[in-house]
Amino acid sequence: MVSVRLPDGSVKEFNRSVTPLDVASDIGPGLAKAAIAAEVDGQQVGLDYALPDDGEVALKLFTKKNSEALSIMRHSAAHVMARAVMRIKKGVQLAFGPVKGEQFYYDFEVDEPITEDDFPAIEKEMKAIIKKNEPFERIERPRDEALQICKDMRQKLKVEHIESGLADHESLSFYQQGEFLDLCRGPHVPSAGAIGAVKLLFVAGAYWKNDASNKQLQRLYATAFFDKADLANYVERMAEAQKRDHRVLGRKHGFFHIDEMVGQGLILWAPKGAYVRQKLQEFIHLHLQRQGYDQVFTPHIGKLDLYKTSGHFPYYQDSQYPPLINHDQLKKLADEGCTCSDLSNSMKSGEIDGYLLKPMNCPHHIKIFDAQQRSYRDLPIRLAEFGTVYRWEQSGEIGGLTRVRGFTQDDAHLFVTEDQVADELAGCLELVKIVFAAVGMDDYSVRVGLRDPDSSKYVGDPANWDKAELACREAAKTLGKPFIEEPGEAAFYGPKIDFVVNDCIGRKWQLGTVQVDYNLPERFDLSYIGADNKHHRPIMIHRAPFGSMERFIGVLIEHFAGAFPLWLAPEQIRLMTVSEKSEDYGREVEQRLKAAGFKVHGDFRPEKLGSKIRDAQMELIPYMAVVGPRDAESGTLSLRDRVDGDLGALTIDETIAKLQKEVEEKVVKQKFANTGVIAEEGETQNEY
RNA sequence: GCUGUUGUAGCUCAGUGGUAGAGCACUUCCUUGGUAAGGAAGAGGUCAUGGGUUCAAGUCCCAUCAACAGCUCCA
Repeated sequence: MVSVRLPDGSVKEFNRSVTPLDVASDIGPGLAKAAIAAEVDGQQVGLDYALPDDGEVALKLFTKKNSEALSIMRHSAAHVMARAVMRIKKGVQLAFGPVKGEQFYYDFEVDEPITEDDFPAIEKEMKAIIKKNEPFERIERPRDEALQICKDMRQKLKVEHIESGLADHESLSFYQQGEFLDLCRGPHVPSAGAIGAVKLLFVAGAYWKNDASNKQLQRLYATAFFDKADLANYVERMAEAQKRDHRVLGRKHGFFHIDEMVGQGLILWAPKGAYVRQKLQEFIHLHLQRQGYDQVFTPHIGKLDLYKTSGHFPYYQDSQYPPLINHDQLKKLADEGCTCSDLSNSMKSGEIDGYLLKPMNCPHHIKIFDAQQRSYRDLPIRLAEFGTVYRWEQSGEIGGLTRVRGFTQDDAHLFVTEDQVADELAGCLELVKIVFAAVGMDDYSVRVGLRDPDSSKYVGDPANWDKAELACREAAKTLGKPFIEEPGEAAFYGPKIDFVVNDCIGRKWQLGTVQVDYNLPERFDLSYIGADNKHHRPIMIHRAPFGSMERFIGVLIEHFAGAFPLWLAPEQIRLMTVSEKSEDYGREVEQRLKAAGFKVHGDFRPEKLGSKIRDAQMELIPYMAVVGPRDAESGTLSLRDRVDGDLGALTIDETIAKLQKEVEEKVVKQKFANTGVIAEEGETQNEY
């Protein structure tokens, strides 16, 4: 006898072998019809799963209302998609087909590439399969037999996967749907009819087992919903999300420009974007002063030797612009008969001395620290600079402000004693929190990047790494926010605490970062004189609360959907006249607002007021100051809030006081409805 | 870097191998008005770049550059 415990606490007992479907039927025919899948003792199963004959199990039945059912259905839709593709394309080799966030995909190896032109045919075939409503049948086989089945089907990727990835599985399962049989862990919906509306999205390349050294497969992305209306809603949400894309808004509002002739990933800051950046820099500068930082400036280039010592050149050469060589050196090489390939080789091996566009600011700051003898009494030394760095990012990665080839870090390096590490880390984290709070971004996540024990890309003594990692972990705990630890995410010189946010289409970006480094001080042989009159090695903390100004502002544009709060808005007040009759008074008011420190622009065009207001609304100006004959008479202006509308007449002084207070308090007026784009979650890998 | 898609006016986009188009923005003129679009006229183009096919190419083919999406990478 088996006791089945349901989520409401009730227990049903059965004297026979039952499946989740049987239990559902026992509860009611409506539920049996609505059930999609189930969960038994925390494990997702199909409705035909055989429950144990005795003992007690916890059973949850999923219907369309459960989000679990939605992912299970999408996974089934992936099978239907693969089945449709196999009917249309010859020689299709199946790889994996998991669910990822709101989407699902299937990776194929095909003789003839799938293109978007194939979408209508594939979708049509999928709809036909769904309409036919054939069941998904689970078939379990011992490993040997399963292997043979895949060999017989000539599915070489599945064969490879069974032989390597699934070597320790004794029994494997398949799901069959008509002529389509796929190795799969499941579970699936009972039959294809449960799949509602499907839509193919795009085709992309993806490497077999996510390894770039493996062959590239074709990945077909799609989404599915139980309901047509939900699909329409999804399409709408994606379109909405695109409207707040910083690249779209950046062009529309003139925040920045990227010019082909200047170069890929090189940002030209237009006045409006530059203003926002300036305001942010002023803001953090104030906090740097409070926390005892010293400002420094360093050049954009440095000799190769510097980066050989730091390790940047040997470890990240591929992501750097090649070294700059001087004319004499180049001529000498030419006279010696150096060929292009010789030149390339000697540059790579670092034999030719040149200058590197700096990929990071730390070596320069280290040299400032090292320029004089330091006492323990001087520590901590905190050197800050908005330092611009250049990295040769792969062309396919570059885009907008979030991934660029030249960017400015709000960088600083702290040189501290062992005893000071914890306090200084706390100060750095505090700064990051201040930054996020100032702009009302609270949906960030924290990631502690640790070294990957299997990799050779890290420098230094493992004992130092252990100390640094412990310090990061302890510091992260003080944030009072859950954080994840990710091996392999550390810098080559030390572990770090990263602050990660999502962009408007759900991609994750690292903004602020705080890193603990025992290694660069060693590589540069840094020291300070301790109280014992002996040399001691300082520890470095690298930190950038914004991360990169480019990326931060890119994300910030999306966060505010282009509508900056008053303290950051590049145009704070649009002054407009009701008609040209009030122009003189308008200019007087404009001057007074400007004198009070506001960014004001006067709109004196011979347009109707409604039209001027509309323009200002569209340009997302926080406040409009309307002046007409009545205002000229009473010495007032009519203030209009972009969000709240007409606020009525105020004197100029009242206006200035009100807006200054709003700037002071850094008020964020509008909360934007989340676009509802679901950030990418880890994919559910049902294909074992 | 890889796979796929896309490059037409400042922006968003139409355009069937046969004379280059629209809306918005811009300029000028008319309108002088009180809280989200007043009216008219005008200007604006080497159809990304370079080759090729063709009597004829924005349109078809190839290459390059760039953008977008996804991989891979990201100190």
